[in-house]
Amino acid sequence: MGRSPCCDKDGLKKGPWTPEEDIKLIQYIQIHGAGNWRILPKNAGLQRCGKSCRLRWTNYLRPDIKRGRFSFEEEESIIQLHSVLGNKWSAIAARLPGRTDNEIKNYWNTHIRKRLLRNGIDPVTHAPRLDLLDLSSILGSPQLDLSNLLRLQTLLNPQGLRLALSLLSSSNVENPNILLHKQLQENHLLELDSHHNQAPIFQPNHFENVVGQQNPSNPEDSSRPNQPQSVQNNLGQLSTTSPSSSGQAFQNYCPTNENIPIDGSNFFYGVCDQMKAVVDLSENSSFDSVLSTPSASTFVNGSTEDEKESFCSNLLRFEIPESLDQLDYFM
DNA sequence: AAACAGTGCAACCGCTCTGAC
DNA sequence: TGTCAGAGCGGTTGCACTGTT
Repeated sequence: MGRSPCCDKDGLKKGPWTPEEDIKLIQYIQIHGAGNWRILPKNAGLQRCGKSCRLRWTNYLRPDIKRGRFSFEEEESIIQLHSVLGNKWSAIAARLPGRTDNEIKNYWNTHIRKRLLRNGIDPVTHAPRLDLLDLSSILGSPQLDLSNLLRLQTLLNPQGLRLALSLLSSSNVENPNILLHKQLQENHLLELDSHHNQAPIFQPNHFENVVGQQNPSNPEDSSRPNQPQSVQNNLGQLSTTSPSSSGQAFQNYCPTNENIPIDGSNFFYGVCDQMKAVVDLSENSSFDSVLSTPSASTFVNGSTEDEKESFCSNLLRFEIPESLDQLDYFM
């Protein structure tokens, strides 16, 4: 074993590639094909190590590489694939024609990861985490209303919810939502306080564990730390899992089991895309219903970057299409 | 206009895996 | 069975570009 010494030699050029070097590499590969990277630079007349040539070819010069912005569909695919595969960028890239693992990795780290964090979703586990949430952006949102916060209560730990309410009450005294603050305090938080130690606290792997309970004996579950392994291991099962069993899993996870009011404008804050993946897989639903929404139409038909950002952020809140009888899944 | 900070991405580093011998 | 080189992978760095003060 041991490291390959191919890049240790002196005299080999490093850094950005010039157009002349690109042409040499392309012409050589067009004639001789890719491979045998150690002798390739010498034969092609390049002062580069083979590894550098291989990376330049696979990440940039390959003719089947798609350049430019990631489409909405590609981005959603990346998020869903990452929730299953974790940081297996090459595996994700294999499912996105024309995109390289390096490109996907960069896009994840610079765009998607930050967006998930802003929406309070742990980018590693894809689970909701209030401690990651950008509360200031949410508290300033017109979508913040009583029903949303009541739903938050079912998912998040009570200390975090209190923090949100505290920020809310101090941010705008005139805000009509102050009423919900009082209502929540009277109806829920006091109760949570008295049962503080027993209150369900959302941890990143709770939902995964619930799903994973369908197959508790999978030996691979211990092989991928920090990854949503249970979801991965049960993907095959989920494809044949009835909606009711998925709903049962969520019911088990969501112990308050209130009659959550759901209407077309409501968002299920904090629900990770793993759940959407579960719904998709169990019911064979698609993004068509999502794309049919007005905001999606705006996105698809052309919009500003801010609008796209806003739309994607909303998606990450797991908007439940009206056409779905979600109560069948979650109640 | 200049300095500084933030962002995005190409390229590199260092490690592991795999197959030939 | 052990060793080695080639190849691949994920993480990190460096730098150009852009926005802000």
